[in-house]
Amino acid sequence: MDVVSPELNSLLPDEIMDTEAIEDMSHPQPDSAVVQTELSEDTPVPMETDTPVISESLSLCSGSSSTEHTQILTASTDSACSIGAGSQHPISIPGASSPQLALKTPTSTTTSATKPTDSLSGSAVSTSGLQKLTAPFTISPANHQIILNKVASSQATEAAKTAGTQVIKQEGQKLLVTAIGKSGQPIVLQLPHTGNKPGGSQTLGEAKPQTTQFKVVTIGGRSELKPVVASAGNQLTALQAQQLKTVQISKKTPTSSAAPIKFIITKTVNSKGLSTQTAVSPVIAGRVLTQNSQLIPPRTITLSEQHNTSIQSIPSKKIAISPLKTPSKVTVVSVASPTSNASQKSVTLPVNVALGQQILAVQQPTPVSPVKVATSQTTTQNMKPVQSVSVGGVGGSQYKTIIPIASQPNVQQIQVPGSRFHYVRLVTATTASSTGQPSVPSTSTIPTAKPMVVNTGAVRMSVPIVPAQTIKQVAPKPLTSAAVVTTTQTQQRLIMPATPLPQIQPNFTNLPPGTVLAPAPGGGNVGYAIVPAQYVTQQTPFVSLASNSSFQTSTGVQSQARMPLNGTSTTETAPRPRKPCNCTKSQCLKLYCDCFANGEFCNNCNCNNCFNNLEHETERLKAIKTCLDRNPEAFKPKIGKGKEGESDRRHSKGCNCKRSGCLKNYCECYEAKIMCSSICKCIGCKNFEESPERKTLMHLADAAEVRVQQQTAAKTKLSSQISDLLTRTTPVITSGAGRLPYTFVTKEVLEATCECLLERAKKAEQTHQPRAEAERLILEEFGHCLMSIINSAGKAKADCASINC
DNA sequence: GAGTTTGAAACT
DNA sequence: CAGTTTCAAACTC
Repeated sequence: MDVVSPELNSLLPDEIMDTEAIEDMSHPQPDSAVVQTELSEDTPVPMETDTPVISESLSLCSGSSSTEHTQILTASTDSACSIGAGSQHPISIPGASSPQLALKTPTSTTTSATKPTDSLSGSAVSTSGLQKLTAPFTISPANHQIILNKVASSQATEAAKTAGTQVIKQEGQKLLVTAIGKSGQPIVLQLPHTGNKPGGSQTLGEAKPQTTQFKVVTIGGRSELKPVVASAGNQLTALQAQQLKTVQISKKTPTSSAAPIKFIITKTVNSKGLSTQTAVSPVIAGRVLTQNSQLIPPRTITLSEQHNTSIQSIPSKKIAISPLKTPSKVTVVSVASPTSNASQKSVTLPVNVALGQQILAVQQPTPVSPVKVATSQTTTQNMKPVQSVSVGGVGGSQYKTIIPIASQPNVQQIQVPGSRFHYVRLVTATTASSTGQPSVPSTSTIPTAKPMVVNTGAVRMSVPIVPAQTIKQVAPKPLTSAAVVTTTQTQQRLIMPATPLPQIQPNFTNLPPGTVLAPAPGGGNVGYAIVPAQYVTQQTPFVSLASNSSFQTSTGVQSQARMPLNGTSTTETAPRPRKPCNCTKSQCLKLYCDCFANGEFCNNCNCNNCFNNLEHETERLKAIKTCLDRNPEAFKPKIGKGKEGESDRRHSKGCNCKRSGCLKNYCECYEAKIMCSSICKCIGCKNFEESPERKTLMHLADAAEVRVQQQTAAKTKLSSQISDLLTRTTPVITSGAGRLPYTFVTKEVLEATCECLLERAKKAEQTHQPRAEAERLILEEFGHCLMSIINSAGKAKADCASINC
C-alpha cells in the first residue's frame, strides 16, 4: 500500500484536471499534463501483512544527510519559487541503497499566496517500519512545490528545476505527478519495493529489467511545464525525458457538466504470484489513466518498501492487511489542495490495501456539484456528490483507483477495518473542516486495522486497512450525484428510501457495505436513496442518478458496468451468486434473510412477501435502522481478522452451538471454515485444531472434493472425446465411407420402399390373398427392402473405403 | 419434497 | 443480560 503524502496532496492545485484529456492518450497535449506509466511485470509486490509494522515510515528531515536513498524534495507549484530558495532536507532511508538524494523543501515564503499556512513538518510519510526516514522535514505547501532531486545528480536537479513534477515511485510502480498547474518543482517520491527487506534492493529494483508502471500527471495547464524524470541511476537523460509520455490535461472549466476530477494517477503494482499484469484501462468515470511504457525508473523517494505506504504521524502505526489481498495495480487519485485554511481542513484518506486498492482522496475546495443529499448529520446541508470509487482487479490485475471525492470536504471515505466494504461518510462542510480529529467517531475500527490518520494540518489522511478480499473487477462506475462506494466481491448493498426520511436516517457509518448514496429520483435535495452500488450502474434508469447533469458524463461507463442483484450477474466478473433466500415471514427485512443481511436485494429468490427491494424503500430503510440500532455492526461481516498475531480468520462473535458440535453448517464458524475460538460459547465443540472429528470431516471433505474434481475431469474428458469423435466422424458421414446405416435411409429410399410395399399389397389384393397372407407378403417385401438398403450401404462403405485407401 | 433439527436473530 | 420465541437454513428421511 502506498499513499501519497498529505503534503503532496495539499500541494495540489485547485484546478481540476480535465480527465477527458487523458482519456485519449494518443493525442496528448504536451504543455499541461504529463502522464507516464511504466509497468513492472515481474516486480514482486509485498503482500500486506498483519505484521506489527506495516507502514513504512518516511521522515523527511533536513539536516539528515544520509548517503543512502536521499533525494531532493522541492515542493513548489509556483514557478517563481526557485529550487535554490528552498532549504534542502536530505532524506535518509535506512537500509536503502539507492543513491543519495537530497530533499529540498523551500520553506521560504514564495509568491504563491494560495497556501501560506500549509506547511508540513515532521514525519510525512510513514512507510514500512523496516524502512524509515530518520530526518523530519518541512514542506511548505504554499509553494505548491515538492521537488525531489538527487543531490549528486545535477541533471536531476536541473530537470526538477525546469519542470514542476511530482514523482511518486514505488518499485514496479512509478507515479509522476507533474506540477500541479504551476511550474513548480518536481516531486519525486519513490515507493520502494523491497518486500520485507529494508532498503537495499530498491536501487536494484530499478536496475532490474522489469518494467514498471510510471506515470506523470500534470495538472493544470502550464505551457512551461516539462516532464522531469530522474533516471534510475539518478541520471536524467533526454531519452528518458522523451520516453515520458506527455499528456496535456486541460483545466476543467466549471461549465463542464461532469463532476470535476482533479486528477487520477494510476499506479501499477505487481503482486506476488502474479506474473501478468494488465494495464489499467482508462476509466471514464474515475478517469483512471494508465499508460504502459518502457521507461527508466526515475529516481524517487521511497515511500514504502511494501505496498503498504501510509502517511501517518505515528511511525509504528500498524496496518492490518489480509494476506489474501493481492494488489497489483494502484490508482492514485490526486486531489486538489484545499484553498481554505489548512488547519481547518481534514480529509479522510482511506486506503484500501486489502482490496489492492488505494484511495487517496482530498477534498476539493471548490464546490462544483450542487447536488444535495441527506447527511448523517441532522442537517441536510449541501452535500457534494461523491464519485464512485471502483476497486478493480481480479486476481493479478487488481488496480487501485482513487477518485477525487466531492469538491467539498463534506464527504469522506471511510474504511472500516475488518470490513470488506467501503463506506462513504457524509458530513457537513463545517464538520469536515472543524476538527483535526476524525470526523467519524462512530466509525468502528478494528484495533488491528485502524485507519492511519495523519493530521498534517492541511490534510488529514486516513489509511484504514480492510481485510483481504478477493475482489472482482468492477468497471469504474462514474456515479452521479451520489456518494458511491463500490466494492466488488461481496456486494453488500443497501437500499435506502429515495424519499425524504430524515427521521429514519440510519447511521451512515454503519451502512452495509457497498452502500450507494444516491439522490432520490425526484427527491430534491433532501431525498436520498441508498442502493447497492452495483445496482446503481445496472439499474440506472431506476435510480435515476443522472438527474444531476454534473455527472452525466459518466453514463457511458455506467452502461458498461453490470451489477448483480443478489449475486446474480450478467458478467463473469460478478461475484458468486448468492443462494436465493426462502424467507416467508420476515419479509426479507430481518437478518434472518441472508440477502438482507448482506445488504443485497432479493432477486430470483423464493421468498414470500419480500420487501427487500426498491419498491419498499421505506420499509427497508426502517428495517435497516432497526437492525443498526440493535447492533451497529449488524451489517458488518462476522468473519474478520483474529487478534494480533493470529493469522486465521475468526468469528466476530463466536458461535453458540449446543448440539451440532460445531461440525455442521449450523455453526457459523464451521460454515465459514474457521475453527472456533475462545470467544465462542459453544458446548461440546469439536471444531478445533486437534479435534479428530474435525480432521475426519476435513479428510472426508478433501476426499469428496477430490472425487468431484475427478468427476469433473472425467466429464470434461468425455465431453472432449465426444466432441472430437463428432468432429472426426462428420466428414466421414458426409463422404460416404463409414456412414452410419441410417444415413442411407433417405427420402428417396423411403419412397421407393413404400412403393414396393404398396405394390406388394396391391398384388395380394388382386390375387385375393387372405389378410394374414397379405400382411406376410408385405412384411416379406419390407424385409427385402431392408436387405437392399443394408447391402447398398455395405457396398457404399466398401467402395468408399477402397477409394480412400 | 416434507418434516425435523439447529442456532442465530429477535423478542420479552 | 438471560430466557424465550421466531425464523430460516441445514439436515434427514
